[in-house]
Amino acid sequence: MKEIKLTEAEMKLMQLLWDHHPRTMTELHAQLEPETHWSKVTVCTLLTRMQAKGTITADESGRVKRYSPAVPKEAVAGEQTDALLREMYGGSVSLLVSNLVERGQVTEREIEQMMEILKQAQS
Amino acid sequence: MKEIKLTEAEMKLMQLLWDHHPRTMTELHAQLEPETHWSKVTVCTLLTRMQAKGTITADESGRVKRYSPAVPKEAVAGEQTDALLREMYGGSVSLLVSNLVERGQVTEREIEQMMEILKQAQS
DNA sequence: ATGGATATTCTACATCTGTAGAATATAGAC
DNA sequence: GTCTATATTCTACAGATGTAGAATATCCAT
Repeated sequence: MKEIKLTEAEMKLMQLLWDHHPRTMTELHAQLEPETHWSKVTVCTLLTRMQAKGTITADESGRVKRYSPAVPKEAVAGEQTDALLREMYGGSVSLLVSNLVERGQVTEREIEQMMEILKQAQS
Repeated sequence: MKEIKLTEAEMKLMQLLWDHHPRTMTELHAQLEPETHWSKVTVCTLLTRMQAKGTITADESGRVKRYSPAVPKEAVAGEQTDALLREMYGGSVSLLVSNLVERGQVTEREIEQMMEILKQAQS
């Protein structure tokens, strides 16, 4: 249960891998290039480091390596959500929600969905 | 409207300053020492760097410097919340909430409070 | 003015992050 | 078997971050 902490660059790679995997360096590079302008070597380096850290795994059996996430997105989402809640909202989800609502970040539709979820959750 | 990004060490300092300010290096050091074991000099260095970055301000008129946050907690909370929502939940608050509920991170009391908030928000 | 206590600055250094060139390995084309 | 295209590794380097010793400045008591 080691702390999973991703840097900004790593997060970009992870997002792609979570979205769909396994993927090769070349595929990842192609996706990222327009936005990041990273060279292929840069992508390679990042992938190697991430593999070393255990964030992703690589299938090295074929002609080229194929990478996959070593940790599910939900796990990272959960950790980050808990941390945000703890650090910024004193652990209160309702406070988080109320802040979002106040800042107009929540649509009518989202509100309805949340109420549905909460109703279900009520024992 | 520059991006506010705090490192882990900076976050610890900011939390104390948000909680109550202005505060001196010595006061901050006293609060943090038990947890971090940082030396006074380390705290000084961090504060100086944060001031340089514009994260905090310092009242230098007196015998010792007195530091205060240069950015309100709410602003940082908002930015981080939006980022989390975007990166981890595809922008959907209800998905975030449903994940928390599923993982049993939300008390009965919190559920009621949220419903109250949402009801209010419904136009 | 002198000395001692404390605060602040300078300097330093290891590690992590972002970024990539140069060197090398490898598979497929001929 | 040799060549070529492409993938991977090695090496490198600048800037950010965590951490702090040494040097210095400052204020108070005497």
